[in-house]
Amino acid sequence: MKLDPSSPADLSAQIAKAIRDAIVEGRLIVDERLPSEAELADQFSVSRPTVREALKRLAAQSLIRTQRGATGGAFVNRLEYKDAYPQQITTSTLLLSMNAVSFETACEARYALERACAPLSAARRNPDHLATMRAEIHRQGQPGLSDESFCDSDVAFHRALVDAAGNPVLSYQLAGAVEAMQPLMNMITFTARSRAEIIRLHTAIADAVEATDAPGAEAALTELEAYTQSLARNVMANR
Amino acid sequence: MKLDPSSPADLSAQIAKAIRDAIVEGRLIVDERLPSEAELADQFSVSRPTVREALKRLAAQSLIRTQRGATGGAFVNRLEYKDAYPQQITTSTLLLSMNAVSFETACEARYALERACAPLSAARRNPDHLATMRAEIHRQGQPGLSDESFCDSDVAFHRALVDAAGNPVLSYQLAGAVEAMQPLMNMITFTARSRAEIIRLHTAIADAVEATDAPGAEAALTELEAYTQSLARNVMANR
DNA sequence: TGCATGATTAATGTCAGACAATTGCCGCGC
DNA sequence: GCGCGGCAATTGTCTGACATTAATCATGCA
Repeated sequence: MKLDPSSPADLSAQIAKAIRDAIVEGRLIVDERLPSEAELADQFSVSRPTVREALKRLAAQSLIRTQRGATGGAFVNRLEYKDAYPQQITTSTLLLSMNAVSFETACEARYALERACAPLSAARRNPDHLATMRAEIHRQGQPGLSDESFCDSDVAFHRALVDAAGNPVLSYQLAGAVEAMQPLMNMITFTARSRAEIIRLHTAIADAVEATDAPGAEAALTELEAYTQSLARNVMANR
Repeated sequence: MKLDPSSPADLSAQIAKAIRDAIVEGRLIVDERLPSEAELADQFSVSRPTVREALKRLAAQSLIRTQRGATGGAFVNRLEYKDAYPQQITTSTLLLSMNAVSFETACEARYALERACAPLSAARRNPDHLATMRAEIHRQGQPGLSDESFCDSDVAFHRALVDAAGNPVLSYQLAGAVEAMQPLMNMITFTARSRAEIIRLHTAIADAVEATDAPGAEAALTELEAYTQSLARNVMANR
């Protein structure tokens, strides 16, 4: 692993890239221990703080973990879904909020992805998923529920739907889309009178999934998307 | 923004989290300049190297950018798709390679997502997208094409299909799925005799999209998925 | 002998201070 | 009025030191 002295990039960025490439290409394997900070500093001919900045960059991406103590050091981290989720959600949230992505575009993407899961969910859903979906629908129908809790429940319902597909890759991808849209969704669900209709459509989705009726689930999702989009248009128009 | 002295986490991680939260919650807006490293060190009552480690963490996520010089400093970065793509691809690649995600699971997720784009692509494709798809199909048919180039062309074809949906959020999500699967796909496309069939199915997809035939495009994608899965099973069986 | 306990050691975490490099700005001189 | 050089602010890097953590090993006592 070498650095390019003529590169305009920071040394710490170059070092981070070198190590990251080694991980991605498999030259460093999971749980392997990197050389100590002092040794890395020697190898790259830089000071220890520079090496540390590089390691922090990698830690921010969950590519390594560090451990103090005698047998400590930096280890190549097994990147798991639970580590990648928060990153994915933060990134998706900022992409939406900073790039003036219209509600329409975000909503369209979200429901397109969710419809992609529906046939798999209908085929593979197990009692746990169905129970979660029914429980969230019931929660959504309770009178005193705050708007915030309603939104949380909405997210939980859709996550259960996605998880029912039994494909962790899909769950990971959808988590970003669904959770990142939450702030945007809040905006429109404050029109509380929409709850009954949303609950009706959630019930239709759950019924279809329970009946392993893939087209029915897709149709209900399409209807929910159309309803959501119409609500959003109303909110926009009333400004 | 305060720190928790009793927290077991590193100071630099806590500082990074505090600033990251401020950005996500909108308390720091795009292009706003953060205080200088010395000022941040004062505010958080830590040393400058510690502040720098925190800033590097944020820089690794493209949340801030830094500039040297008199009017320099750290600025809240507008997170754009082009910055988020590489992260997304690296993360997806490692998630697949480190978690023993089966080819079947990854392939299923990928084609489910791609089918989600198909109706939109069929509705909105413009001549540029069609031209790109046709050009890549033509390239795939050339006799001397290396396996690597064939795979590149394959990715380009599918990206054009996804981009034709005209939804940047979908394009972003799919980029990770498609590009991360590339190494896995390579494994099976080395059975070169599969090219004719793949080209046939690509042509079917392009025809359907050109004819704004959404069900046709979905059907062709389903067929392509089935064919890909069968190839993978053969490769596995021959070991 | 066996076990608890403290010393050792190796590593990361944090600090202080310094210097180098970069870049915008201001004032000076022409 | 304009160019140019110095100034100041800021990040980038280095050095050296000390604090903290945790495994290991030696020691001493039961």
